[in-house]
Amino acid sequence: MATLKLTKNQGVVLDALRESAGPMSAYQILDVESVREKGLKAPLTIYRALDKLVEAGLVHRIETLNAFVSCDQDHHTEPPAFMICEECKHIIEVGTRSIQRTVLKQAEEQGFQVNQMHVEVSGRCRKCAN
Amino acid sequence: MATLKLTKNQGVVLDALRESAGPMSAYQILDVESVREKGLKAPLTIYRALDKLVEAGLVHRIETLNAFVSCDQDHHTEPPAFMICEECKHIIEVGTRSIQRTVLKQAEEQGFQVNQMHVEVSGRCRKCAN
DNA sequence: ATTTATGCGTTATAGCATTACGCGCGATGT
DNA sequence: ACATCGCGCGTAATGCTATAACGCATAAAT
Repeated sequence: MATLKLTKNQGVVLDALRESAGPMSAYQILDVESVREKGLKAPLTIYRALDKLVEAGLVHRIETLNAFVSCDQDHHTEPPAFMICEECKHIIEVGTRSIQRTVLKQAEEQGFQVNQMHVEVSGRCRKCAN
Repeated sequence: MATLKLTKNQGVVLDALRESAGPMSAYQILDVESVREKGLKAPLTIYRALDKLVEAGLVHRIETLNAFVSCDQDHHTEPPAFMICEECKHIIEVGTRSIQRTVLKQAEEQGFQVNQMHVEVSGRCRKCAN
């Protein structure tokens, strides 16, 4: 388990993401008042913090949106999958135990060594489905 | 079933992708000689063609690479999943019947209406694993 | 033949991400 | 304590990915 000691910048970025209802791009984070107030003003600063946070599993990158969300839960055992509401942009994080099993089997058939898995589902959340 | 009549630009872009060993970004397609020769010279021209090709299922977008591949097979029944070799960039397209079942069940539990599903796995292909 | 929809070209711009360089701080080893 | 090594940081510039806005042309529908 890696150390959880965050630097100031990493903390600022993580807080911004936690206070946000939905996913944010690096540039959106950069525009957050509390972030600018703390002196972060270049994209690279944000990306560097995000890199570490993602590596630590505290933040996830949503590939289909080129954006980031703070992690919802304690799934240190399995990678998450995301359900992304096209309307309100809310993201539900769910487990992948069973998906993972299937994927690993298919990979084995192909002689493919799995490193990382990304599962993203888009559609409408319960509230917006009406 | 949508009509399969492609315009000239769409054909040019599709051919470029089919002749490529791996995925290509829109700008890489734009740099292909046979593409430029045929007069395509603006990014938007490429993106417009790609949009239609993706819609028709002849091309897939790889979200984790911001790139595109031509479709390998006839899976008009289920969306594909992709195994992406980090080394040689080769992409293996596989079915998702069983993954889909799982995802739909999880979605239902959340009251989430699924529209689209993206599954991408990165790692090493058989050849590069050695 | 007229209407309607779709694709196209051109230009400009927006949005996302990285490269390059040098400084400074904290941890480590001696 | 001191050297040094690794890492995070700041700054500036740049590169890559994608879309907006306009008007014209051609194809399809009635």
